Amino acid sequence: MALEIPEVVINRLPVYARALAALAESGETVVSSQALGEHLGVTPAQIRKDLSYFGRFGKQGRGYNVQGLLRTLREILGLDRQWRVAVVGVGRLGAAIVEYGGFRPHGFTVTSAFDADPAVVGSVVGGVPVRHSDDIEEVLAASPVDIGVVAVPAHSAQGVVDRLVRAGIHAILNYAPAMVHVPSDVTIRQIDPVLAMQGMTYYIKATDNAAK
Amino acid sequence: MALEIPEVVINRLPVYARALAALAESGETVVSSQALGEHLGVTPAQIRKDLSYFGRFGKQGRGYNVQGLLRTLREILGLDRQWRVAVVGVGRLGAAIVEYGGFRPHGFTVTSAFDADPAVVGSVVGGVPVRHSDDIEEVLAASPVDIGVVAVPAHSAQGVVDRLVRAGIHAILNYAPAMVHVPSDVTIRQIDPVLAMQGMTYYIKATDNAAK
DNA sequence: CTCGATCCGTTACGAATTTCACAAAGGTTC
DNA sequence: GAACCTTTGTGAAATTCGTAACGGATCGAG
Repeated sequence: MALEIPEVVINRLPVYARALAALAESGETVVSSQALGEHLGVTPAQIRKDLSYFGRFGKQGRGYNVQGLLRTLREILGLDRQWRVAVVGVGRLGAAIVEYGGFRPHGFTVTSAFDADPAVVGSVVGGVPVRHSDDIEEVLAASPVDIGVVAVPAHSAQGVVDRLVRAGIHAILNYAPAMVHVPSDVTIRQIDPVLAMQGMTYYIKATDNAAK
Repeated sequence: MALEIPEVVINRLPVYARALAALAESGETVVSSQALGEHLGVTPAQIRKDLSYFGRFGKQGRGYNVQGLLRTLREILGLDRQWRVAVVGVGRLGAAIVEYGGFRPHGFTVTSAFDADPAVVGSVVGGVPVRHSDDIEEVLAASPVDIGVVAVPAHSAQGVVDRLVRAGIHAILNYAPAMVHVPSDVTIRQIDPVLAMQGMTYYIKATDNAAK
């Protein structure tokens, strides 16, 4: 009877993992939930609770073994593997994502790129040949990926997402400023700076406005 | 006695506003919570409850006036004003943000840019002169902004954030892959594609892995 | 080896959030 | 204008999530 683990918990694990990696880097060998919690602004109880969903990893009176817990978390999250990523939309943003070197050290490698603009199709961006968006299913059938990244204009987003889903992808990172729908067996995350800013302005309205 | 409004509610309002804008664009004049909810995957009850924190905007038996509700939401969120934005870190990502034209139509204008690299300081990116990060307080004192965007390496993020806070900024959008701390009167939002992806891999682990 | 200090794992509690359900109200039809 | 359908706003119920508290380990000092 595998207990259903809340999504909020899953989303905190990568944060813990990152903090542990930093601690390991600086030579720390053990850390308490107290210390870890202070380091990243959550309560010690929450860390212990979150980890308890998966097992018992700490030693009472001592804390957690940094290397050990890090390894465990990476295993739980599947960060101990290589993940193949397809990027759809190779405009300004999409190209930056494909060429960004920050994903690879974390195990995410962009292995294919797509665009709907014939002027771009056929070119090579960041070492990855750009194929036409119409061929997503075909290309990914021959060379599957695990994660789809959507960086197309808002009005094309749903179509692209549908195509990625039909191609068998179960995880999508959407940069397009559009709410897209996916089947329940597909995980989707939204990255939307405009929404993020619009959610902050409510709180600074009260404060002095910098603009004259 | 102004009732405290949950942050989750505030964060949904921009989503509603965007959907309403789309409806207005396509000529719709009224919309029910039912229809709006289907359109963006939330329950009608949630929409009604969220809106009820601020007043009564609908007509029973009919729904909400699209234009009217849109205007109201924009007012609540403060989207009816212009917001000045400072971008710190004009590397690959930072430059893309400064030059990105998608913020301005939403009322966010980048009015200053900073970087720590002397080779970049003095140049002009997207029409904005780049000043040295050490001068943040000085520059923003003369020409205040409302929102700070942080696009620097992880190890510099906290320092930059501290400086923005000292400069009187109350809203920060952080692209750096680092958990940063701010006083309670400062709102911060994290944009972190790596964390987003790492939170998804948990769910696709079970599924067939595309990689051989 | 004992004492005291530390800290995990877990259970119980409380707070926050979402969903439900329904009275009241607007609109439409005939 | 009466009957019927639709849809809001809202208290109450249900669910989810976070925090507090504590028994039981572990360690170090003396």
